Amino acid sequence: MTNVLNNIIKSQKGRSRTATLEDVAQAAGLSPMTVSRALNNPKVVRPATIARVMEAVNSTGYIPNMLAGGLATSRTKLIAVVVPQINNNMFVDTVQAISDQLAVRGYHMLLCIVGYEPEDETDIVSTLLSRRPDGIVLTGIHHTSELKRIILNANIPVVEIWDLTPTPIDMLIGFSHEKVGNAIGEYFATRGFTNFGFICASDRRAMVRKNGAISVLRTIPEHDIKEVIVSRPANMEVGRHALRQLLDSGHHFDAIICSSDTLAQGAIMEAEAQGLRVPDDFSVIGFADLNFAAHNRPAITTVSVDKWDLGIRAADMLADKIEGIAVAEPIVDMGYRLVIRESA
Amino acid sequence: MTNVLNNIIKSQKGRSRTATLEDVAQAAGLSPMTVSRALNNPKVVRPATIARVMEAVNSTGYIPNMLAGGLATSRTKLIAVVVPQINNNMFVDTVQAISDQLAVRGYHMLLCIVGYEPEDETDIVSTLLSRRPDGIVLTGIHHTSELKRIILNANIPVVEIWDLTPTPIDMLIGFSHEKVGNAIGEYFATRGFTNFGFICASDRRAMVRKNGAISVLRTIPEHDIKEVIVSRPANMEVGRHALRQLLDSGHHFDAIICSSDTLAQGAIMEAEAQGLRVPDDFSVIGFADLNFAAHNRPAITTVSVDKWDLGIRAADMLADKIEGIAVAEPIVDMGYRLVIRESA
DNA sequence: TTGTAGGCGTTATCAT
DNA sequence: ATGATAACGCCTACAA
Repeated sequence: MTNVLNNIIKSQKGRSRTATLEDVAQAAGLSPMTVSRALNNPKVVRPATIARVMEAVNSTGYIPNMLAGGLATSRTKLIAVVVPQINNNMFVDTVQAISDQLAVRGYHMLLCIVGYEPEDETDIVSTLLSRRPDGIVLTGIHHTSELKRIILNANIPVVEIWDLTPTPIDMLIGFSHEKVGNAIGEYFATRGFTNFGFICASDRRAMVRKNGAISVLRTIPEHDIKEVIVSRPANMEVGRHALRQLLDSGHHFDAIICSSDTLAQGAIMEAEAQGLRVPDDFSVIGFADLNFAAHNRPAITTVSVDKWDLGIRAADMLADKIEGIAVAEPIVDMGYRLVIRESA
Repeated sequence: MTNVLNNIIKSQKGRSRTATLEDVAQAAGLSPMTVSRALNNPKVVRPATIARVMEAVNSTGYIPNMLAGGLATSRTKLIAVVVPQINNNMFVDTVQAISDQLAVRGYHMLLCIVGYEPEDETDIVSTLLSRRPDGIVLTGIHHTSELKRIILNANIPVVEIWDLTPTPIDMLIGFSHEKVGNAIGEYFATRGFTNFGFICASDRRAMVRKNGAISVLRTIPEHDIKEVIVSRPANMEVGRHALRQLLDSGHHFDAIICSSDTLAQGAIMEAEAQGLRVPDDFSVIGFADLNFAAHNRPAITTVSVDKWDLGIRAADMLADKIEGIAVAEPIVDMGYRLVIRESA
């Protein structure tokens, strides 16, 4: 049984040690190289030999050492994933999708949560690279030139996600935040709205969406625009507070444009707490189509992006490139969908 | 400059290769061992030498290879974290807290999202161990005996989180789901409620909370209890649907007990959609004190656990044990707090 | 304070 | 189909 042989291994050196290929080879009466082949390239090994190896693997409790394997092959089956946050609902679906699909493809995920500062990202990615990941996922397209230099030097596939540019570091899958903003602006502009309140998180992409909307809204004669920029995290409480600020400003609003559904949900809550009705007194629009948006009361009008599919495809793009499979579309625009529900 | 030396490295072998300690040593006119010491144990190296090393590191663009380092030292500065899900709001704070604190302590996080099946967990942890992590975080206390055997054999520190038992694999930080359930039951029992509807996710811990509540509620004379077990994911939509099922059953309810705030929020939404008022027509209680619970309308009565602190402390327990610092409390009961707000 | 030799566990490569 | 040898890049242990 397992324990018997484990004990032998332990007693040889006088203390605990995990089984190695050598141990398995000894148990099977084979060379380490043959065991390695039986495990990694079974089709060149005789079936009977494979059986012997498997038995020895079980009896020794052998677990391969991927540090040694990676060192020898320069392939680690490791993907580093870098995101600014996961507890704001925005990226968590994408991260879980990436994780799931990487697992399907036989990779592990090294997850790093770095916040929104490009300098922090640079330092952290640098240490991440010391794990020699086979590929890396970065959120967004704004990185320090130092970071780009480091990554290029490491010479591994990269996928940037959640934004769009014609000049990614390597591969890219995302959508245009500016166009999302434009679409929101046009929705209101073509419906005769004139007075707008923005509740916008202070991160760069949220700002781009906001400015995209504003650039359209400015074309409306006699428009009025009032902004509240909120510090992260953009949770429901912050949304409620921001709406209060807008209402206290004395402006009148036709529509409140929020940089996320969470803020929108908060704004709606606060409106109703103050005896106002959405969309009767004013409209509210969010972003991201988070899982509660469709089921809120009122259901939240928003811009939807396929966060899950984005993650799946990002993982596949990386795995494909790593494995030498040509990536047909190295730059993917996922697009977005304006989803009109009750709140606007 | 960087590129010059990088090019030298490249041309030596005719193709791209990342700089090694050897390259840095050559550039600095030192031995690899001295470079290694300058980087990892600077206090035993002359300051002038360190300066030379740093210059060479910069000029070569050297990034240490932790595969090689880990192989040599058997320490990887890697922690494997295993959770069932992250996109249900329950674990995401804890995971982010673990990630943050591990970063502070100089560790990277290998994150694995395994679902709720113990067998899947076993296989996945087994492959995870091939990375030779310095420690591992497991969610919950129910694992296959095979898993326990494998982990014990690997001989690394383990922290189980988010549950409580006197007999953890190694260390543990969490809380008693049964007692959480008891507390909920007592809250209603002492207030004269008699008719209960449960909306409960089908995972094991949610069930334990439910049964903990029921065991108390059964002591109420003429109680009536009706359950709906919902399939994952336990999102707002599912909560709405489940409440509809309860109402359609024709039972009358004083209180709806939900296994998460998300389900509770859905139940409240659905109630109001049907013209019912919470808590006037019936009370609703959730679990976890998710970030929206306090700011919902009505604010959601719930049981709060300090998810963030739990993660911080789990990371510290692991790092301490790995680094030979005695862990004063290897079994930590985080407790819970019944937070009475408006919905119940 | 710095350098040398050897080994960590695996796989590529070249035999047999 | 299987085996022997030499890396992979770093660090421990010992030597100078």
